[in-house]
Amino acid sequence: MAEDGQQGRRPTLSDVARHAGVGRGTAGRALSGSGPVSPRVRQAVLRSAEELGYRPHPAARQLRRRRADSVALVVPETEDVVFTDSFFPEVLRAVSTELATAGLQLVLSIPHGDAQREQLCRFAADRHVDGLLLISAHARDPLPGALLAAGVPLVTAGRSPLSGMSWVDVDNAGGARTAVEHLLGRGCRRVVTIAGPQDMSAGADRLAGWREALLSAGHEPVTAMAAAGDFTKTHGEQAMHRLLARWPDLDGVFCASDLLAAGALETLRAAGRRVPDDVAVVGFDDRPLAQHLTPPLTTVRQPVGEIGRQMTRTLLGLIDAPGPAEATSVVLPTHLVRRGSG
Amino acid sequence: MAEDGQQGRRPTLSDVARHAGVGRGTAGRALSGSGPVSPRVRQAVLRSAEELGYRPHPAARQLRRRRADSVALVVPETEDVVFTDSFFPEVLRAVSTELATAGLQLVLSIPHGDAQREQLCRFAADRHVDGLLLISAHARDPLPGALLAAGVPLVTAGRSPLSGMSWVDVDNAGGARTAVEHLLGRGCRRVVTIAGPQDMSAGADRLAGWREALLSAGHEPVTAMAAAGDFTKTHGEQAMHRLLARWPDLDGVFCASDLLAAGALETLRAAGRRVPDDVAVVGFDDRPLAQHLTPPLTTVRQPVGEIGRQMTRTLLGLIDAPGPAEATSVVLPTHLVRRGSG
DNA sequence: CCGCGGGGTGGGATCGATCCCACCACGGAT
DNA sequence: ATCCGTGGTGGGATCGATCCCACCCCGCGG
Repeated sequence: MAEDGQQGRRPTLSDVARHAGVGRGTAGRALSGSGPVSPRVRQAVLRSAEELGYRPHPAARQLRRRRADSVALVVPETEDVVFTDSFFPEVLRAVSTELATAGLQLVLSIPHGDAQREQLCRFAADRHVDGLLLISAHARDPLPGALLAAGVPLVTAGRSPLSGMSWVDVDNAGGARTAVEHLLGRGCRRVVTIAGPQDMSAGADRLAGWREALLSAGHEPVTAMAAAGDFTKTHGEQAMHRLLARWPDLDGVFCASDLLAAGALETLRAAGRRVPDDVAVVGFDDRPLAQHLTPPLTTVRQPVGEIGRQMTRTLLGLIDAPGPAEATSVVLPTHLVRRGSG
Repeated sequence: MAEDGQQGRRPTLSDVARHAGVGRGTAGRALSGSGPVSPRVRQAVLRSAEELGYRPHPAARQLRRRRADSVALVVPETEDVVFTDSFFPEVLRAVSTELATAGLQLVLSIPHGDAQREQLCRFAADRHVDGLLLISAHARDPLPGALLAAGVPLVTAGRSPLSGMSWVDVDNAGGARTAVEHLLGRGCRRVVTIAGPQDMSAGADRLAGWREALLSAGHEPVTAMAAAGDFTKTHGEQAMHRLLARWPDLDGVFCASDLLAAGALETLRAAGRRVPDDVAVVGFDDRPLAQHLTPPLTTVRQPVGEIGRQMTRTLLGLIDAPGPAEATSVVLPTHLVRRGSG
């Protein structure tokens, strides 16, 4: 058997070098472009690599370069929200596209419990991924801080109070203001809100935007509107019930999510209020659900795919930065989608 | 500076060995349990590893063992369905959990275009992942065949006609039969169907189940029911429209997906048919959407999380199998969820 | 008393790409 | 003619874990 062509084995850099009649070092330089190589030799090496179908072995490269060529997308299992709407798949798709064009692998991590969270931190600290994308909306979650402390490039979805943290968020307050201004513009006199959880920045910012819009229009915000709830439909139903009991004259509702709005619509229907004639309703998110409600929901759309894209670009920037890069933050615009409900 | 304790560097196996006063080989054997080690020495090594916080370097291990300790979940970008419903996140969550307990990483791949598909095949053939989980519903998709040919352990979601392919599917035909029997049982005399795409096994099987149930109950299936459509709401609306025009006396509709049912409900409402009094409607999937429709949708639920779990277990079985393992297939049960529509 | 087997051990070789240094040849400058 | 510098080149060393072989010691049987 010939000593040169060992079949059934992936071609290695040495194989390429031998086939091209040059040394390993030269072949490596030609392929990576990291040093001087004469044009003739470069061509020969590139052709040999092509012929043999050479592809560098990731593990070997990682071992030597101390670079993983991969990024982890981290989604704590406690983020139920993320799993029940279309937010996550859309972000994922955008992240995947961006990473693929940069030639990086996407590792998905859904840590369960403290043990796995710690494991993840060590994994990150040991640089087995080049960076992290983190989806964690709850303010109390210790994970963002822990990962930040690990010193790995890190970007979160949603603004973070932690100093040194890079993040990408949508303009929740601005979107809420737009929604309320829209309701006022169509003639509503008493605009209430069904707020989301206040330990998530999205929930808090949407509530703040509602209040600001009312104040600057000269209205007095109604204060008690079930702020402690979550983003679910059930909470929307119950909150709407309480609101109707307390302010029977309400004629506009800004809901901090589409699911809340779905619940509100149901309660309004049960109460015999016509939407949008008696009460106008605006939601937030523009999930697929919104267009299937009766009537179709007017809502504030957030550019979900763009969140993923911007997060990835920001992270790649941090990774490529030579020294300890400074934190970046991006705020993406939202806009109102008018349908039948308000 | 002491030559032993180099700070700021991850501890390596050599460090552990030195710290325990033994050779590298012994330390390795003690930690992996792959050879004879005296109990005393084993204890010393384990304690040293613990003290130093030793964790083996994945890249080095991969390089040597020719094992990636990771599995890829592949979702062709053409699978729009997957991204617009809650199917994907739920599968993902289950897969992640199963893999984590087995100590494997999850790599997510969403190949765009032919170039990336080929790249993925090479990636798999070169064994840079230990196995693949594939979500690809379209019969014409060449990717399953290509990956199967790569000789890597592979499991698909949904049954596959390819010989040698392992898969996990739900009982689509059985679920459809149950739905139709339910409609007949509540008194429907003319049960039509809005079928899904026939180039997906799920679409074809649900149609087949509908036909079987009608035949075995002595009814004659209505043949032309817009079989060429997709799973979308728009198609549901249009198909329902055509069905009403052709069979004005229809009193039961089996829809091959919840989205189709959403469209059907809208058309029925517009046509002045009451649901479920005039026409009973049953969907398939039991997405979150189903309970927010008016009326809430009676539908066939599929155990989505279980699909992910079974796929992962099957794959791990294939990976651990010594030789070329034979193909496995799993069919999971479905069941009817009764709500307001039928 | 010597040889032999096996539990236990240490360290060389290996995986494949990359870093780095030594070296060679050639053109221009002194 | 001699010397230097630079574009080009080859291959040793390295990353860290694992495989494998040689070796050492002990107890036992011949």
